[in-house]
Amino acid sequence: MSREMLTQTGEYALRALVYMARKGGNAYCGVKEIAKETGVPSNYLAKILQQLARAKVLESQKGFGGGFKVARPLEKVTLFDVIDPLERIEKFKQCVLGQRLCNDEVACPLHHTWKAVSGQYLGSLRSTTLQDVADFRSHADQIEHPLSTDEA
Amino acid sequence: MSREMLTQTGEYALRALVYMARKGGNAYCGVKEIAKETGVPSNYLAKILQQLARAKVLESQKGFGGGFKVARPLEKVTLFDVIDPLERIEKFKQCVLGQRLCNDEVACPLHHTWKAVSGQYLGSLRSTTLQDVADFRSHADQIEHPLSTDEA
DNA sequence: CTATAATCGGACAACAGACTCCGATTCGTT
DNA sequence: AACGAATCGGAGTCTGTTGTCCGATTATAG
Repeated sequence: MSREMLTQTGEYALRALVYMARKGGNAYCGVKEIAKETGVPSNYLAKILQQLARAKVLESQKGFGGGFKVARPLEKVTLFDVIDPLERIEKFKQCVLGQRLCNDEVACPLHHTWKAVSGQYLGSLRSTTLQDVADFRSHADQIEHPLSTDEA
Repeated sequence: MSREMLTQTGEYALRALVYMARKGGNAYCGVKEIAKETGVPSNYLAKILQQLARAKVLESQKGFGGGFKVARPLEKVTLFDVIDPLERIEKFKQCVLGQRLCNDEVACPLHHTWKAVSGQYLGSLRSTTLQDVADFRSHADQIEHPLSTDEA
């Protein structure tokens, strides 16, 4: 029951999809190529992408010139959509201290803190799309994303 | 390299320390008792508490009437202090997408989002003390902790 | 039709985290 | 001094995640 923000599998999925999104995404993209560019073990990546294809996030095409591509327009696919089929996100709803009764009315000592943290996390995942990621440019041209970036 | 907010081990540690804090914390407290009250496997809990004793968060006393107690005043021990010896918190500083270069100047597409989330998490851990937890009362008497608790 | 490029998917190996067992050690009580 | 209560700590088991291997399947090109 460990509360993972991101398993290895989820991280690999993000790396791959971010790569695909930034590449454009109209043509099918081979597993070998993605694996090479992202540093993810290629056989394992294949498994992950297959899962995402089953979850309708990707489309796959066998044979020559085949591979994977994003099934929907990039602005319609959030990071949550990518990670959700691969991990058990419900974990975040469970009480951190294992109390059977823990909600907004009857709360454990950490309920509110925990809810705020996981809420921000899940909120970010749900509000960030692959299009956002594809549009991103590294250096400080961040005119459209003036995030607070407060210190840890 | 999975980014865990809280491993099972960390959760057990929190449960145990919260129990001890809320109990008062002047006398030594036996592993069996804590295990029974928190539902943590007692042999495993012993291991965890030993680690925390080595990290000077707890003090242990062998023999009759022995057990564990918090080494410092409750308001001087944060949740971060409890979890830090048990998990690799540095994971949160690494780039989510595995880029070797990823900082405030040259960032990956998720750097700012990730930094905000992990910052809030670590900030909560560092600013919440065992005393806060001990003072907590379940129902809505939250005069001193009017957290926003925005929705996920 | 055949060769080739690619995913599909099952079986298995390696590893780490979670958990158990048990003997050694230490301390208080009698 | 001897007994019993309790932690200490090493070694081993179990299980799920990660990662590998390889044959089957499907599609395209020539």
